[in-house]
Amino acid sequence: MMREPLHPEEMQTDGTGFLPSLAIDTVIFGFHEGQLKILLLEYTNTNLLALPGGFIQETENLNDAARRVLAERTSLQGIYLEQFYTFGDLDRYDPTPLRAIMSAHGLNYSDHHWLLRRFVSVGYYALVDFTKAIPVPDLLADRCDWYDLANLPPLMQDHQKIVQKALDTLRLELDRKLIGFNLLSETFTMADLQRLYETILDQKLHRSGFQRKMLSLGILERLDKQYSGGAHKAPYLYRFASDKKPV
Amino acid sequence: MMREPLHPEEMQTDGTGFLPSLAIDTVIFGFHEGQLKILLLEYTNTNLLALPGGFIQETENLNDAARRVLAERTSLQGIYLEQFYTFGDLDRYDPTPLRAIMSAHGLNYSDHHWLLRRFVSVGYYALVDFTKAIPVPDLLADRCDWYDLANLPPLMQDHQKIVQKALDTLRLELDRKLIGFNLLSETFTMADLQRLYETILDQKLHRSGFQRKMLSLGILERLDKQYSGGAHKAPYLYRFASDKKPV
DNA sequence: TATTATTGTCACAATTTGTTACAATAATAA
DNA sequence: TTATTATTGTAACAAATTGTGACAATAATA
Repeated sequence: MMREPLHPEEMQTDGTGFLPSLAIDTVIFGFHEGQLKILLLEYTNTNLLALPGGFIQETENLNDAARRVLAERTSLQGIYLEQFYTFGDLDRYDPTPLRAIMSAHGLNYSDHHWLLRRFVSVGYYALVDFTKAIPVPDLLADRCDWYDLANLPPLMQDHQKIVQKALDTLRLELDRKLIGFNLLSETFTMADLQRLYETILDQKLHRSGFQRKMLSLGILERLDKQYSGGAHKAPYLYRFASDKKPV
Repeated sequence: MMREPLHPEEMQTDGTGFLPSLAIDTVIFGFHEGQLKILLLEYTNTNLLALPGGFIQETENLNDAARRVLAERTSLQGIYLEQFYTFGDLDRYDPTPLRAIMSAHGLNYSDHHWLLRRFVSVGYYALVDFTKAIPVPDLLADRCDWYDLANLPPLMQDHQKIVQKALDTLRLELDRKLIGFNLLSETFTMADLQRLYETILDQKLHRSGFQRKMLSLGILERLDKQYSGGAHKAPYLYRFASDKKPV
């Protein structure tokens, strides 16, 4: 399995300084206009879309490597990040797409290039405030953009499977880990929060029960009202009160 | 991070045939006489206890490698096995204990021996029927035995941390994945099952509510009564009805 | 000032969970 | 044979949680 981002310095060395055989893939979730989105890279002169990824430096903790990859891709620090599964099937190993990417950049490589060997990849998912994350393509990629999770294009290798597993994990941990709040901006209305939950779970929730449940968590701080200009009662804004976060 | 089991063929080669930098550790749970137990290896001429582990062959799926390690250690096939976390901290890397093990076997090694490099380890937990698993020490270990989880001796490296994370995962998934049944023998009484749940969760449960909940799952098949010789009503035996298992 | 859409909250029902109670019943003792 | 003992299966009720609908409050607009 080959990996992204393919920094030129990685491609032109023999892999020295990085742990061999091991990579990281990150599924970076955002939420905008009622849609769950993830960050994907598109490589120059190929039609290949891939998850942002990278390698682990020999002097770096695994989780720190994931944090570094995330920061390089979103320009954000201190983001919610969770390891969720490690993918190590043999059928991940298909050097074809990576050869295409390397060729497209006019890079020399032999069939024994370290990037063309089999890789096991540790999957992480991240939750970011869509309005604050600034996607940054790496040097081999044309673009780094948000894509609707509900309407994903074909992805490189087993990345579709990785995304699905990330989403499954997200749903399972939605209540247990207060995931929702990491995908919204600093302040939000109860309706915002409910729309997010409904999108993640892909099911309608009852407004009354949802509000009662969220308030009963005791982690929301009520702020001023939000006068949206609509012909209706103005909703309160809320903020996630980290000091009230349960242990 | 060094790994177990250390098959001689692994120690005397240059690591060819295995994925470098990557290892597997398995936390094998059993339940006997009201105690949760795990399998540990004790190495010859050292006082080191370690989790059963191994490496991934280049031609082998990651999960299959875990399955192979488990089979080699317990002589059991088709065991419940779940990947739960991948451990990649730098402070795992401490070649001292492995040097001791290699020395104890009179093996030659240089400081650049592949086993002395840093390893990232994928953690799996397994649930086995204590009465059927036959622990098998590998060729470098003196013994492979069950130890009470509640009273573990010091373990090699970060294996204590791995065990704790496995137990945390076990508790979280106890209801969701019907874990309990994999730790009991083919048939069991409701009291057996409750004792297991109480041990895993480390808390008392109400007998009546527990029975109602288990029966409501619709996955238990009631068999004959068990005449235990005690001066009291005989309990029914139950069996896990796999055909009734929910999707 | 009436209308409209949405919000915050209450009220009640339905369901689930917590707890107690009690009859049934193996084995043993009287 | 019969009483005693410990444990079991289940019913009964209470408490807590969740599901659902209703309604007054209220910004903006007509």
